[in-house]
Amino acid sequence: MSTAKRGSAVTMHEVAARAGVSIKTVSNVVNGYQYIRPATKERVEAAIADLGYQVNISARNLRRGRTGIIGLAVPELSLPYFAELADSVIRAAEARGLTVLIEQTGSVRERELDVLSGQRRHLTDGLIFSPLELGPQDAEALHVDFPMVLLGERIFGGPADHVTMNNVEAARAATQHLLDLGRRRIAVIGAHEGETVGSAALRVQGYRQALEEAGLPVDPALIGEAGLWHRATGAETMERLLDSGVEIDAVFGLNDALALGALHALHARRIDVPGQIAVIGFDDIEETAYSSPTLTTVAPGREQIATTAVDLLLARIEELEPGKPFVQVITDFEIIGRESTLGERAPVAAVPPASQSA
Amino acid sequence: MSTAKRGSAVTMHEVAARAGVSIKTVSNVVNGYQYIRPATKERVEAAIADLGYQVNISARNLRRGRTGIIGLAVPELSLPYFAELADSVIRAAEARGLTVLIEQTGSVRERELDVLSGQRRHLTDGLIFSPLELGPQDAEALHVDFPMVLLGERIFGGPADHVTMNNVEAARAATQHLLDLGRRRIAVIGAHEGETVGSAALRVQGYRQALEEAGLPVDPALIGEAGLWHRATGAETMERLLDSGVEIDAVFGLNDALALGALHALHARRIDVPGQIAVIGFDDIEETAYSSPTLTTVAPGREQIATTAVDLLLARIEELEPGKPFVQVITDFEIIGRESTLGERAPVAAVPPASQSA
DNA sequence: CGCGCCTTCTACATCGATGTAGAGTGGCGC
DNA sequence: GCGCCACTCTACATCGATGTAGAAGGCGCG
Repeated sequence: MSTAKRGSAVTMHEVAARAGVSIKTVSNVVNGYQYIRPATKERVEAAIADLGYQVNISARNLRRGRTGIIGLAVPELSLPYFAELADSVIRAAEARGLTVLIEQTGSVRERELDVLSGQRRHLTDGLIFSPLELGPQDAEALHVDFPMVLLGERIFGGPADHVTMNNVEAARAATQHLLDLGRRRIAVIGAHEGETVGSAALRVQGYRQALEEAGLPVDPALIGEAGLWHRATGAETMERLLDSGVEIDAVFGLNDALALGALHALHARRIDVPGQIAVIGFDDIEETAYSSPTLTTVAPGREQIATTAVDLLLARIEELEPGKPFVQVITDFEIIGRESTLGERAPVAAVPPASQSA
Repeated sequence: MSTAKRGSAVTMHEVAARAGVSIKTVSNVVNGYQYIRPATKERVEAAIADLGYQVNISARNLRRGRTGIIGLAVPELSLPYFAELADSVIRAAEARGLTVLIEQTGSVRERELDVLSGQRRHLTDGLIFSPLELGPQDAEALHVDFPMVLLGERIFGGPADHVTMNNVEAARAATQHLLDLGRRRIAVIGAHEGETVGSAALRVQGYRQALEEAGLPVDPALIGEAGLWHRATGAETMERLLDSGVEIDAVFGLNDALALGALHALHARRIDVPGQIAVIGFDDIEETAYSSPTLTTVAPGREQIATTAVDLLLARIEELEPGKPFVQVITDFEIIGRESTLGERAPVAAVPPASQSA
């Protein structure tokens, strides 16, 4: 280590010249080729250290036809669920020697389509894509010629590997949790009227199933529409439901942001949670363990989703099994009971899940 | 559009063959070179569309020596502040034709150093780096030979452009806000004992200044240490302070996560906010507008930080002014008053109380 | 008419690495 | 002594684009 830090310059040629070998030998050393005399290897390594040489990734990419980068397309990082998902994907990718390039679609249909055809695909070896707007009608556009793994529940049987959770079942369990606590007038926040695909539709379906199994009617007045699943819309929808005068003793927010928004609206009106109204969310973002009250929610197995997606993508990239039919992986979920449904007796988390830092 | 979607194959050679021109002419068309006969241009463009040709970025990168990618190194995306910052940086970069590659350092010193020397630097044209562990003693390592912009307040006068806010002043204003409300026993959460650089030190310094200007003593018992600025540590520190029996009528969380954790702990103990204790945070993450109560905080001008950083980096990359001395940009801040200090009269994103059911 | 200039396009070298083919050495079995 | 294999290394072509130099044709100007 001495002449290092020269920036652009140093190439294999210079290393080769200094070590007195051919450039291919340098390449072989760098890539751990087996048949190299120890003495030669040492000389090359010394030259590399001396010159501060680093492989030029662009050149390697060109030659190898791979970049070692995978794309991750999500709506927005400012939505905690996607930020936490991105965190997990980055960790999983890193563990496998991959780098992640994030693209934000802003839940805009056109931008979601761009992702599928964009320039960027040449920068990456594959894509993990979580669409919010595209649906089965876009099957054609999804028929891309590069490795892709889809996340979420908007597209089933599509032309790609797919990782998702059992939304219907999870929503049923969430609703059942409220029913088990004796709640009977359970409102939903975040429904998308008329939609038949996507998280909203599936979760509402699970909600209906639970009610029906319990022999309870499904009251349309309890189903609150909310296009965007943000805190703000959750609060607005909660208020609309309250203003409507309909009787409510529990709320199922179809994601945590909506539920937290609802919590906010309830707090503003001095309505006791869970005394008067119990609230459950969906996603288990870190914030739910720290809201007041803490929020009961459905944990979708974020880590599992991330590692599974990266593994599937990597398998496609490496074509371990060419022509392997597309698979669909359903991940596990779990109900995390907290104060917003169980009251003060709920175990209040003192420490956040996962996320290890020193 | 017809034969498209072939994946790997199509190169300029094929386009050139189809259009009956040289490959350089195709390149010229793609790059908007001026002197091309309209008829030729059309033929080439038709061929490009026909074959679904897309430039191979790796090849272009190799030739041009630039990748169009900038790195963004942050501690963790699961920390809302950094997720929102990443969101802003991605948007700003996109507007300038750049792509962002995110690297998580997990606030681990070694990983922060890796970022400065790692392989990845060859993938990117420059780096926006927000260190949490490195400090002035690492000036040597920061002396990198690629364009870099530093964020945050750990390093001043370092060998790079630097974007930061006026932490001392902002913390002074936050403390003043509490003083203006008549609070006199203001606790701090998130101090780092013994540190003289970094957000913690600077914000505590601002806190001290405000107290001193008001002629109040600085009581060490009110200064709560918290290494990690997470919700969990905020809650723990709050509890420790409460248990200590020291008199407290306000809390200054050195970031929002700490303040939200404190809010959580106060709620658990049924302590009224702001009735008994007022709370102010720092960062203005989205969550603060929806917590219960909503959290007063200091908005650091995230968008401004992001766009400034990207602009500075781009200027370095393009070497518009070679040898230009490193600049330091101080961004604006603003106190956002909400319920946690102002009480119910604070403008809440809600609606006046109305009829309530069951 | 000759010269230079503008326009349009092409041929070729080049960016920095890796794959392929093969040269050269030495050891081993028969 | 011959053939074969294992080891070690090299020369060269190649990935797909872009920069350079210059050719070819047409036009204006003195």
